[in-house]
Formats: sequence, C-alpha cells, structure tokens
Amino acid sequence: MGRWGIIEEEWRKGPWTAEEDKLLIEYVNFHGEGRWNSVARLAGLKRNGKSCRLRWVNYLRPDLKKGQITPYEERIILELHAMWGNRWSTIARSLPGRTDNEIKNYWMTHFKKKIKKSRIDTSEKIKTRLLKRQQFQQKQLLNNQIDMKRIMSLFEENENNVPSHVPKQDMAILYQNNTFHEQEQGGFFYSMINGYANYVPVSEASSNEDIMWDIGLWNLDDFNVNP
DNA sequence: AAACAAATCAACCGCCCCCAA
DNA sequence: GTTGGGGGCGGTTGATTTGTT
Repeated sequence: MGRWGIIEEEWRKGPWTAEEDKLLIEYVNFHGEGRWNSVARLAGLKRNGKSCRLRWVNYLRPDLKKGQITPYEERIILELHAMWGNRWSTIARSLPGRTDNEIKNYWMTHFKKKIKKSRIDTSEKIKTRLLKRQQFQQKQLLNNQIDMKRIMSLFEENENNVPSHVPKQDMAILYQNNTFHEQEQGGFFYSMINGYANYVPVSEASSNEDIMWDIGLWNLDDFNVNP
C-alpha cells in the first residue's frame, strides 16, 4: 500500500505463464509490435513494458528459429564474434530467427571459459567505447552487414546440401580452418587487414579499385570525427 | 538412490540512445 | 536547450535441468 492508501503499481516478475503468453500474443496480433508500455493496460497483463517486449522478442515471435544452434550457426557465431566482439544484437542480425540473448547465452556457455582474461579484454573495452562515439562509422558498418548477409545466405544454402542453383564459383566461399578462403569470382573477396576482416563484393572491387568496404571495425584511431 | 556439482537459459537490471514535446 | 518516456543493448542472476560421484 502506498502512502495515501493507493495500491502502488506492482508488476509481475519471473517466468511467464501460458495464460500471460496468450494475452501477449493476442495483444501483438491485434495492435502489432511496439508501444510495450500500454500492453499492461490494453491486454490486462501485470507486466511492465520491458518484460513484455523481452518475452515477445526472445520467445513468442513467430519467426524464431527453434531447436539447437547448428554447427554451421556456431561457426558463424564464432566468426562474427571475432569480428564484432560482444555486440550480440549485431551478430544476431546475421542469424535469422536467432536472438541476441540466445547467441549470447550460447557463446557464454560454450566459449567464454575458453577465452583467457588478457589485455585483449582491455582493448575490447576501449574499442567499444570508441565505437559508441562513432555514430557515423557504425551506420556505415551496419550497411556492410547487408553484404555479410549475402555471404551468410550462401552458407545457409550450403549447410546441409548444395542446391543445384548455387553457382559453382560461389562454392568457393568455404569456411575452413577458421577462416574464409579467398574467393575471387561471383561473390566476395575476403581478406584480413591489420587483423580485421574485410569483405569486398567482388564486382565492386574489380570494377572500381577505389571502393573498399572496410568493416575492419577498430581502426578508428585514424578518424577524428568528433573534434 | 541420493546428494552434490555444473550447465543452461529465461528474465532481470542498469545504462544508454533517440526523439518528441 | 532540456527533459522524460520508450525502447534497445550487454552484463548478470538464479531457478531449473542435466550430469557426476
């Protein structure tokens, strides 16, 4: 009870019940995603907006991929984590149907203990701090994710069996020995520059030498965007 | 069978950014 | 220019599940 005898807003916490899920699904089906803070009022749920959003995004969304992370997905998680660090939502954008939370959990349980604490940790933090200030950079980098998706979609098709419509040359993009092999035709050229991955659409690279899709995130020291 | 340990993962928290008023 | 609400993100927790002795 509040000071004036008014019952203070008490939000439910903890695991969701099937009934709560049902209410939330009905709400989203009717009102769409978003405006999460009005869910409690409109759907009769005693959950705050954040809780509702989280439940929907991580569990109830119909487009979620169910089942275990496949070995193929695991490789992508490792590769992208090497590129992006702990930016789970960024990594998740390249894995359709998987959530940042899921990927984060997976990495934490499977790989964290294998990574020794070292000065790499410190430099990761510096990198993260730098990135936050570099809005412009980030937007550009996210654009390049689109290019990554094209790569990833090729892997997707190659995961189990190779559809006949996949051109031979695209098959050259293979993930072996912890790296993408260089690929010169019909896809992307992958290389490591200063230890960071670069993906260059081959068509762009060959038609215009000046275009360099540098998603080597961390060479930001060279920029002075925010004087 | 039972006690204990470890792994898993759903959900929380605090912080941050964005943007409308 | 400031403020506050909404929402997104990464780190963390802790109940439950799974493995081990």
